[in-house]
Amino acid sequence: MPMRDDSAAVAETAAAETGTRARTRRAILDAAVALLSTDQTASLGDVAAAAGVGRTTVHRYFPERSDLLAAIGADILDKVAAATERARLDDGPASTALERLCQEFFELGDRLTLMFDVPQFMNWDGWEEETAADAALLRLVDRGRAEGSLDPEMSAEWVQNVLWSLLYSAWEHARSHGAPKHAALTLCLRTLRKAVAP
Amino acid sequence: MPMRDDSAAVAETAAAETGTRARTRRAILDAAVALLSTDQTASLGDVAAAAGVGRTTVHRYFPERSDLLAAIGADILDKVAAATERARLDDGPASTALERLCQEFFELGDRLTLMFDVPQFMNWDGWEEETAADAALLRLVDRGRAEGSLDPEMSAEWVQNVLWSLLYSAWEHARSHGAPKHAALTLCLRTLRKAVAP
DNA sequence: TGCGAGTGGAACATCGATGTTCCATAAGGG
DNA sequence: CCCTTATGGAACATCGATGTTCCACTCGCA
Repeated sequence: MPMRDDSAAVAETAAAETGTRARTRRAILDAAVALLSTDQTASLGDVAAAAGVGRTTVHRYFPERSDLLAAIGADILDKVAAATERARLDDGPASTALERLCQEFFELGDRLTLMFDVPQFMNWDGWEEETAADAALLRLVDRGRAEGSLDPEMSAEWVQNVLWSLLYSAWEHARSHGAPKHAALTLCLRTLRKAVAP
Repeated sequence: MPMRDDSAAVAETAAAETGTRARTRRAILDAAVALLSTDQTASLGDVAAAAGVGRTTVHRYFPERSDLLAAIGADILDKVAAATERARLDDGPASTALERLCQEFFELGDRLTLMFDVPQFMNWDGWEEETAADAALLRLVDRGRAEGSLDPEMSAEWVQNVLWSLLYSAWEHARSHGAPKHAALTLCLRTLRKAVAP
């Protein structure tokens, strides 16, 4: 007899759920990210197995597949927001701040490639609405163009696209060419720096 | 109605199909590319409808879904090879040749995004084996690094990754931001040029 | 330690995609 | 013009993923 997670609904965003529930939820979420980033067609049964829980339990937390994907999406948005804050986009030259952001985003790891690889995410509703993180990045680029530390020919949207693409490339480079992650990040940063320089 | 396609198709299977068969086959292939590039989960029924043929006919040409995907993959490889030849990678400065290649690849259009978006293709066997086009690109980059027209810090594989990523970004930029294709290409070329410059 | 929340697994119903067969019909080339 | 070839559509079988229900079990917390 499920308590109809009113508590969970409330706690969903910030508050801490019951220790057990929160832990299970995270386990499923993390396993799903790890698994889906290597095999986008993985079934819920696979996710359950990877998370070390029963398929029934997965359905208990995420009634439908779309619920799971939405939760992953929300989780990613959270982490993107956190990374953006850590990058302190308003401090120092815009070009330097952009590199800090790139480094922070790089740490998102699997979640990064997931956004590109899983069809569901490319067309997701969640990206539509301009997030605070998006706005901050666009502001940063505009500032950089005004300052003269970023290429004035490139729109903020284009810089954003390039940033994400290079991050994807870096992870792909590490994954398929077996390059160490730090080397991939270095290449990524170097390429980005030159690409957006005036 | 490019002559090139017919000769390529002939060369492909070494068996000249009748005009009707070849035309139907191309219709299915092209419709599949166009459809799958916008909806990776499209069913064979959808593909058939988009191609203006019956579902039965699709199965007649491609018994299994995987056969269709393999055919698309082979078709893409053909077009990549053709584009690479047209770019004359051995002529002139390496950086210029790379830009020519970028322009040629840009013309691949939907097929470009398909390779990234459709899971099946990212892990496909077909990419594994080093194609002549791959080899030519790698040679080009090495030449450029030796000449001093390309960044010596960047491996040929990385440049290749960046090239494809920027192309994907350009198409995505055109698609979602409604930018005209020529503008997207210009941005792409500018970004690539700066990124790989020494 | 005992109660209840949380869990696992089996069994079942459903659904859409896939693949196959068959036949009537349209199309196209000789 | 006729006959081969190609096609469309209906009907059917199959399969895997999904979602649901039920019950026994266990683990954590009071």
